[in-house]
Amino acid sequence: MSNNAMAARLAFELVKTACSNCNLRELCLPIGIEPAELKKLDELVSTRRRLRRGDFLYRVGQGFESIYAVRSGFFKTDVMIEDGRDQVTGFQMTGELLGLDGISSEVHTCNAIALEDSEVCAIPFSHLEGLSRQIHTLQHHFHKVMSREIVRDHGVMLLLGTMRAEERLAAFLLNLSQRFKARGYSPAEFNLRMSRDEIGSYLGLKLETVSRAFSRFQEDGLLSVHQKKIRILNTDGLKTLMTHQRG
Amino acid sequence: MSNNAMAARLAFELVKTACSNCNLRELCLPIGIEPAELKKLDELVSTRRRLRRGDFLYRVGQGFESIYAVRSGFFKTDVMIEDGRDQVTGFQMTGELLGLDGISSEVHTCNAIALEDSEVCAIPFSHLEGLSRQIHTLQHHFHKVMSREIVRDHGVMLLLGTMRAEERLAAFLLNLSQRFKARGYSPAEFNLRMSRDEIGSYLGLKLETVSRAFSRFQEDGLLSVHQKKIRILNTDGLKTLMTHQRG
DNA sequence: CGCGCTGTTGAAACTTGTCAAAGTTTGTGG
DNA sequence: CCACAAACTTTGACAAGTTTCAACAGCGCG
Repeated sequence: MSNNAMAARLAFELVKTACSNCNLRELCLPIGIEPAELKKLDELVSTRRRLRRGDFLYRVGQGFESIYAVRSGFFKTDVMIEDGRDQVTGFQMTGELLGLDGISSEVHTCNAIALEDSEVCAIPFSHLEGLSRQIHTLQHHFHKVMSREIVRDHGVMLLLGTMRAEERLAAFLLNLSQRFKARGYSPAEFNLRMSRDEIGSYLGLKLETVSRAFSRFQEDGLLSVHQKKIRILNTDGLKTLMTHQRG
Repeated sequence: MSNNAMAARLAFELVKTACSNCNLRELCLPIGIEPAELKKLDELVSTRRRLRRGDFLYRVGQGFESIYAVRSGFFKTDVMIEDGRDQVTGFQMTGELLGLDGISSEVHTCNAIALEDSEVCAIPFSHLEGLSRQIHTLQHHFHKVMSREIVRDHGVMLLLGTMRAEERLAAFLLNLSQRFKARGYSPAEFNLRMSRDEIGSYLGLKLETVSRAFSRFQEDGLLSVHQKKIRILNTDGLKTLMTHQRG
């Protein structure tokens, strides 16, 4: 075997566990793609990358090359303005994509930080564009993913613009619950990976307000809270609280 | 000429004013596309549509078929939750796209309403996907447009999550100013197309708060305000106000 | 075992929302 | 073209919700 061939073989070994036999493919990009096309998709993922808790996946200003699919772990993204104010724009879990913000200007516009030890698949964007010119389903699915992100952002805008503190936290918990459920975990009991401060930043609240809302929910029997361990005791109560308040 | 040929000829006449000689192409999708490819693009725009002030371009729940480019006029988009609360998610002006939210679920997730008499180009989405498989630049540009929308939404989230009322209004006015400027209009003097209530909804404030902020800006010599007619007297003042307040 | 970080709780201050009234502009129909 | 109604805006006073500041508790790590 020539050196080149060996390198190629090696590269193949490295990625051969990619999409086609990844147990996440129902959540990630390959959704709904034909088995035959799935093979092509394997070329797509160039590298895996492991991150420790606290590591940056990418930073504001860094050149954009790839989008990332979370294979395991938990991330947050945040943005900043000059004066130092910042805000968490999202929390990403298994199967969700990171980096879509970088496409517009070829530079990342937010930071992505691992909230626990995590692993991601790096998908070189030019490669993804190339492949989606060949595979309609992939193209369409990618467009849907981007659009879903826009719709999600609109939901957050609604939350930030119209809801009060407790409604925001209820909405947040219900959203998390539902995403855990979609991944086969308990929707009623889970561990928060983020601090009160990070929740507050995401919800446009101060950490004290978040803490008070947690206490209130506990008093009202909606939740049991032990530090980051949450158990939802009354889902409907949370839903009612989220919507039915004020006019 | 056969009937068919005549029909084709007629169809061509109807659309021949499309992209290739539209004076907006620097702002709209065709940006950076080769003249040769521009011809293909002309097929893209299936119809123009005129709307009167107050008309809906599309509504929540309506099936998604096309995205729209604003040719002239001014729009708002808004979302609702069950309990009746709603929020304006954006204002769109000439050259900007509408409808990206509909891709994810094949159904529109917000309302798009004309704030003045307007005209849009309808771009059938399946057609756009087809063409962007052929024209790399179009594909890439479209991805950038979607990504830019995500980045914009993050900016709004930052505004809603971290800024106080006057900062929000300052940011809003500076943003409008800059967009008017980009279209060749005066950045210092313009007419608001939306009501105080709509501004408030977008900024997560009550209309009274918006009104008070306007009055305050006027007292401070930053603006002159006569109903919807705004003149910015001190851009730097607005910028300082937007960022430099609180920690 | 103690130090530091994160979270909780309380009281006061501040910002924005709510309610109400009056002024202004726009649109419609006579 | 005027008059009147409807819609929108401004302003004030007060209420409510959230932040700020401060103190303290709990947990985890070295």
